[in-house]
Amino acid sequence: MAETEDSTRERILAAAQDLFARHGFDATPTSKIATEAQVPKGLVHYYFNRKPDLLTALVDKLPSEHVELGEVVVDGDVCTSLCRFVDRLDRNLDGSSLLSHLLWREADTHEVVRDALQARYRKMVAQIGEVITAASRHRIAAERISAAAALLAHALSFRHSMARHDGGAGHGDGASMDAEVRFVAEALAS
Amino acid sequence: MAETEDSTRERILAAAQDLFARHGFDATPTSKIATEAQVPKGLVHYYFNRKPDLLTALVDKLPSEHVELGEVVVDGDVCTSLCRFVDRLDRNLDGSSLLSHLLWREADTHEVVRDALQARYRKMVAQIGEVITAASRHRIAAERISAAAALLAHALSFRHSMARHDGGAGHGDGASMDAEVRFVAEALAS
Amino acid sequence: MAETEDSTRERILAAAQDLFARHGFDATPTSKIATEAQVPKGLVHYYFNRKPDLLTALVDKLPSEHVELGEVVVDGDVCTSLCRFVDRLDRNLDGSSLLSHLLWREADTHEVVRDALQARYRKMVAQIGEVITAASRHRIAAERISAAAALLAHALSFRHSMARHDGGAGHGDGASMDAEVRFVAEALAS
Amino acid sequence: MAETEDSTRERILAAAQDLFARHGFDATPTSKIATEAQVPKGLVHYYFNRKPDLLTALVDKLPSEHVELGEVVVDGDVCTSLCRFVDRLDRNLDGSSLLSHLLWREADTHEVVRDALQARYRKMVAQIGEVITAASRHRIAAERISAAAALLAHALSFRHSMARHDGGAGHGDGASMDAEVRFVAEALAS
DNA sequence: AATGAATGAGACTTCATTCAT
DNA sequence: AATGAATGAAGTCTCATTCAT
Repeated sequence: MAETEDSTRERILAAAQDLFARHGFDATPTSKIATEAQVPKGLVHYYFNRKPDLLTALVDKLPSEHVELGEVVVDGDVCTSLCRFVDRLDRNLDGSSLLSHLLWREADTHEVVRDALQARYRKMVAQIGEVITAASRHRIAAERISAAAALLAHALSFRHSMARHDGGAGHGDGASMDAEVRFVAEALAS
Repeated sequence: MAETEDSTRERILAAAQDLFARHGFDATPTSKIATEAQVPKGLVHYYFNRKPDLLTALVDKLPSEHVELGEVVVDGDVCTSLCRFVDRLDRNLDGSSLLSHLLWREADTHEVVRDALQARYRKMVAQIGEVITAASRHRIAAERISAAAALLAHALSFRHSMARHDGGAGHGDGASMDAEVRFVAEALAS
Repeated sequence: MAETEDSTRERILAAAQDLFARHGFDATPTSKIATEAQVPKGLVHYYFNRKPDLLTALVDKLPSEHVELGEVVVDGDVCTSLCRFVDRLDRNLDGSSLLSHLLWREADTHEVVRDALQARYRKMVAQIGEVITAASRHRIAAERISAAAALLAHALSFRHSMARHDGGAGHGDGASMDAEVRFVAEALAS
Repeated sequence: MAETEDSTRERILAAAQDLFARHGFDATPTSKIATEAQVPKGLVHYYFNRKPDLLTALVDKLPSEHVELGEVVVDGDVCTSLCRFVDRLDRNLDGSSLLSHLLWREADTHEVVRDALQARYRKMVAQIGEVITAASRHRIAAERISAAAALLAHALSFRHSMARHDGGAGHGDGASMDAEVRFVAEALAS
């Protein structure tokens, strides 16, 4: 009945992601997921024993947060390097900002999700620090780097975590993010 | 008697806040709220007609986000001014970080909550801008101010929105927040 | 809606007893119990949190297995004493033979039930022994008494445990039970 | 290959018996049977079309209840004859007491099972009567024989039907069964 | 012959909400 | 004003059974 076993499973997962993002995990009945995925109700539980397993599977779908430093670092140009880094992250995240958003929301109540997101966050902070270090020609005080990394990571994560509150919080489309990145970069340069 | 009624209502609200924070809005039955508040089940709906009304009432409990500029601005010292501003905000928020946190989580699915939080966010951005302008002796480009305000507001909001993920992501406690504020202030000064 | 709160609860319990007896515990949906008791489905779980709680409540409905020795013992006449004892037990059990039967069936898988029935069984053996001792004028060897008690208790319990297999196993209506009691009594007399 | 098929079928049946005995027929999913038997799920329904067919097949596995009178009767010694008869029955039943037990439990709701067990019961009563008649040198009143047979059959069946409640009710292990048999035999002798 | 993905009816249970008192 | 019994819609999950391969 399934076109491909994989595609059926994927369709369920996609439906879950969509509905979780729109209405929240708890507010989404598995039956609605089945309907949206156009599969019989039982199949959802055939592939994902319990409802939270859908969340686990969704976590695994998060795109790699890894960015090759070499691809973004421009020697001597912290600003461009950071911009490219942010850009690359965004491209990685691609259409997954909704996914990222819904996961942040469920992080409190689902350990698996929380752990995964915290790991990603830590990696992001570390990578920003590395980009700054690699791009800058003169040494920068460790504490300044970490402050800058924290600021940018906050801004990035918050932006994703608020991805759905469009047009409301002024949380920045790409442009305003650039402005902030530039602000940080210039601060580091001085 | 009026006092008793009030305190009963408060007890229900406090229980709701606690349980919503721990398990989420949807995962918290009104009956549990009644139990935790040690009131009969019917009373919850007597005071708060529908369950979402509890959320609305919780929004109203958010402490004022308004900070008197005069109380924090130190003329000529952007850094100290911002630090005091952040400090004041934190003190306002006091024990309400859990409240703030749980509200962020429900913002997606409850318009009332979303609107309230977005208003607070915008006000925060505006106030940071005002603090910077008021404290700085020389004029700063508008775009730099708004970038700085956005950065700090992001950081602040993200911190609150993650209040529960303590000890995990290494996202700022007071100290690291200070470092970031200082970073921004110095950037503006140069 | 309930005539008396008690009577509603009782009606549910009666329906459960009836259906459990006819189809077994596992094969009886709570919804059917509600239908048979003419109450809404939710009420079953309002009174009995979980389905097995119905079984527990049923165990409590078992009539007292206690028989006053003074009421049945005829000095010097073991046979009559035992007959009256059995008769009294039967009258106690009254219409509850179905109940007793269904409980025996569920004893394996429900500890509460098993414990209650085992206790009743032990008490029955003990009481038979007491009746014999009290009714007999000459001393009887302890081992003969216990063998007699075991035989009768087996027969009694088996009869109840098979109450439903009517007309099939030849497990005795009152008459054949009398014959067996008399057999035992005469054996003891000789 | 035929051998393999057979042993596979047997493994399924053994698993079913084990699980039915432990959890009851209704509480045992066919999938668990497959798991326990280490066969793919589809195979259970391949060999046994419907779930109740497993019960039917289990009934057929009951060991013969037939005992050759010549092998147990000792002329003039009713007691020994009966003891040997009981002993032989027990040996026939061998490891099947669990099977017998679980079948008793399902007898109410499964006609096939009920009929089979009732037939066995009737045969047991008849055989006990035959043993008594054959072993006794003097004639015994028919009613006494049937009372004795009923008592012993009750005791035997009850013992099997309670096979699982070990250590609890103190109902006979082999020893106490012997005491009861002796009691009956002596009663008949007098 | 053998398999396991697929199906959908239906089981148990929870819960917001109502309402008579 | 306050209560808690009552309601029934809806949710999660299980499972016997089918069937294409």
